[in-house]
Amino acid sequence: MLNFDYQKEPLRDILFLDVKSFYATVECAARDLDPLTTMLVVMSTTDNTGKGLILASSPMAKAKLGISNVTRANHLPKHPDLLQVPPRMNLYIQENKKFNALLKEYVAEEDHLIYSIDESLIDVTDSMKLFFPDTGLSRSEKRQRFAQRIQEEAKEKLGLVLSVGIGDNPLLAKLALDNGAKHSPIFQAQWRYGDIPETVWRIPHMQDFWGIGSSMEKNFYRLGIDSIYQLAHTDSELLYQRFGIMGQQHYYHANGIDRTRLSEAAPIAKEKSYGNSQVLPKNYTQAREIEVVLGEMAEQVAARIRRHGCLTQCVSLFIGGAMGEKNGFSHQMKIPATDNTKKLKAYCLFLFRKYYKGQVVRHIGVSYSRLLFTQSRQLSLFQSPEENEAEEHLDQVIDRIREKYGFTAIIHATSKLAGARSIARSHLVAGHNGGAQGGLDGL
DNA sequence: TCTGGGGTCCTAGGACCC
DNA sequence: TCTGGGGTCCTAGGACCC
Repeated sequence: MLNFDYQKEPLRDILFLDVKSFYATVECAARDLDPLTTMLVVMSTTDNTGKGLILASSPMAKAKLGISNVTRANHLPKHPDLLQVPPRMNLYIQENKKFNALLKEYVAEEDHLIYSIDESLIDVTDSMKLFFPDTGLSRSEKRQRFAQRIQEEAKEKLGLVLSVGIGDNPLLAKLALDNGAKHSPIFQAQWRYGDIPETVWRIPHMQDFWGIGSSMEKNFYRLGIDSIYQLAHTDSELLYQRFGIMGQQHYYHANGIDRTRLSEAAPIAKEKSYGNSQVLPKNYTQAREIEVVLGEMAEQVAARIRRHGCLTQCVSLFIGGAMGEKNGFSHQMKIPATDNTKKLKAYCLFLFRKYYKGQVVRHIGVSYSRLLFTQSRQLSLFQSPEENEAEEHLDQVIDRIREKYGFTAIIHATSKLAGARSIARSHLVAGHNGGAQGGLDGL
């Protein structure tokens, strides 16, 4: 039984594209290996745990050895032909730019949304008329041809294999991608409003549905809901009472409803926050040691916001305790807009000293939000303009030297202290090895 | 089984104002 | 003086995604 009149829902031609085994494919291409027949895994081994995490595996490694992206390095099957390579995040960022440039040949800027480093979605409703003028093909066939054309071009020009979810709206395209295209022989699946009973409602596990994780799955079980079909047929008022607007959202999604218009979706918003976090290689018990790491992180994130040309007005600190302990905390404070390292470091330390109660620490995070993307600075009332300029100048000089010669070109004496982390982490991009392409620490 | 890292969004509850 | 009531802003924490 249908709950909605789908005739009244927006009908767009959406393609949700995913680069298959992106990192692994790039690594194969860089070695002149066939990404479809080579067994290769990209393994991140930061020194935190010494164990490493599989970030990506080639299709053959998945098929023959059963490796998935949640496999831990210590459970990696041994096989003489299995290549293990470290990540090169900077290289992947370059390849991602090429991929998105290719998509721009097919759609206008506003009809393209970058979803992640290996996923993009495009609204081809308008450009389909251009690329596939009236040829007697049905709308569904045109979409498939369109998707195929992009798949072929990506393969030919960039050596990338794409999975494409096709849908009447972005949600259906995403669900088709995750639950259909990735397992299809041609790496395509199309889900339309009329297919919802046979597709959306038959997704076998609730967690395979976009937006439902383990926690919501349990919540739904408790209400006796154990399938997307049931969710779609639960009283939306009840869901609203129990779970607020998220509950209602799940109800709409379970019915395949998504009224997002890509070109009207928020003007590709700038980042709302920049942050770094790390699990420490061991438990830290000395406040002094923790403060050294915290200072380093405060500084690195400060350099990041400067590189992006913005000021922060809110500093957040996260402290996670040792495993099994629930004594971590997170606190934030509003501050006058700044990108000044010395000040930001002081705010972070202030937060830490205010709330730290001597517990064992294993996880630290620093993030700056309420960003102001502007060139103009607000001068502090309590600091002379000259003093301010001098510090700013120093920060810029340090940033430039680091961009040119790497993070370790200039370091604080404290970074040589026991427990310091910045030297070990200087080559990381999004927490993983950046490779040889330069040492910027963020995306 | 056991700590990856970088993000976003939502909610409840408290503070404060009129 | 005796718990109004509406509104806004802020914070901590949870949940989810790639």
